[in-house]
Amino acid sequence: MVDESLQFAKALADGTRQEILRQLCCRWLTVNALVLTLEGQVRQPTVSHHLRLLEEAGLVLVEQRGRQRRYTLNQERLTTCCGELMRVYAPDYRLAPVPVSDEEREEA
Amino acid sequence: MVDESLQFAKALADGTRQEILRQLCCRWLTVNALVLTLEGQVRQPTVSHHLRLLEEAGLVLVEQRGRQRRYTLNQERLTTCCGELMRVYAPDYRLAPVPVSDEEREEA
DNA sequence: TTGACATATTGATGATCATCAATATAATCG
DNA sequence: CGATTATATTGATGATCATCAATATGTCAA
Repeated sequence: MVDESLQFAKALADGTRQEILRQLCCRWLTVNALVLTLEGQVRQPTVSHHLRLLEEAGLVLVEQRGRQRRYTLNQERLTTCCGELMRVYAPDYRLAPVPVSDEEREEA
Repeated sequence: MVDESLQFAKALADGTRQEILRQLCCRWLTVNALVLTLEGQVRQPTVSHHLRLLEEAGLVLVEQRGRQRRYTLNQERLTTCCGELMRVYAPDYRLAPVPVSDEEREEA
C-alpha cells in the first residue's frame, strides 16, 4: 500500500483486530493461545487472517518457534504511525514520545 | 459508538476522508469549496456524507455562516485520539502533546 | 412569497471486507 | 515413512460501506 497512514488506520478499523492488539500488548502469544484468549469470539482462520493484515501493517512482530508462531504488538511502529498522523493532521501540536522508565512501568 | 479508538480509526480508514482532512487542516472551507479542491474526485453528496462521519467522530468543527457551513479539522481531538491509542497500545512510550508556539509555527 | 443557492438526506448499486468450514502447508515426533 | 500438531490459505457468504443521482431541507434576497 502506498499511503502508510491509510494502512495504519485500516488496520485499526476493526474491533476484533483492536482486541487482538490488546491481547498482544506487552506479551508474546501463539496463534492458538490468542484464539483461546478471545474466548470463542472468532475461529482460528479468522485470527490468522487478522494477524496477516496486522503484520503487513507492521503492527505486530512474529517469531517462529518450532511449529508455533509467536506474535506481539510492535509498540514502536504504533508510536511512529501516531506520530505521522499528528505530523500531518495536527501540525500545531507536538508529539514527544519518551520511553517510560522501568520504575514508572511497574507503578502502572 | 462505544469505543472511541475504534470510531477514530474507522473515520481515518478511507482515502477520501483523509484527503478531506488534509484539505481542512489549518483552514475553514465550505462544502462546495471542499468539493472543488477535490477536483472531480467525488460529488457533493459524498463529501457531505464523509463530513457527517468526521463530525460524529469529532474530527471536524462546523460553523454555520449564512447559508453556508464551514468546516475545519479539529487538531485537538486528533491529538487526543492519538494519545489514547498510544496509552492503550504503546504503554512503554509516553505521548507529550505540546502546542507549538507561534514563532515556531512560522519557521515551518 | 418566489426564486436561487448551499448543503443534507434518501435509496440504489457495486466494492470491500469479516467470517467461517474445509483444506493445504509446514514442522515435529515415532 | 506416517501421524500429530500448529498455522495458513481457499472459496463462499453475508455485512458494511463508498459512491452516485435524485430529491429534500434550509437560508437568503428581492
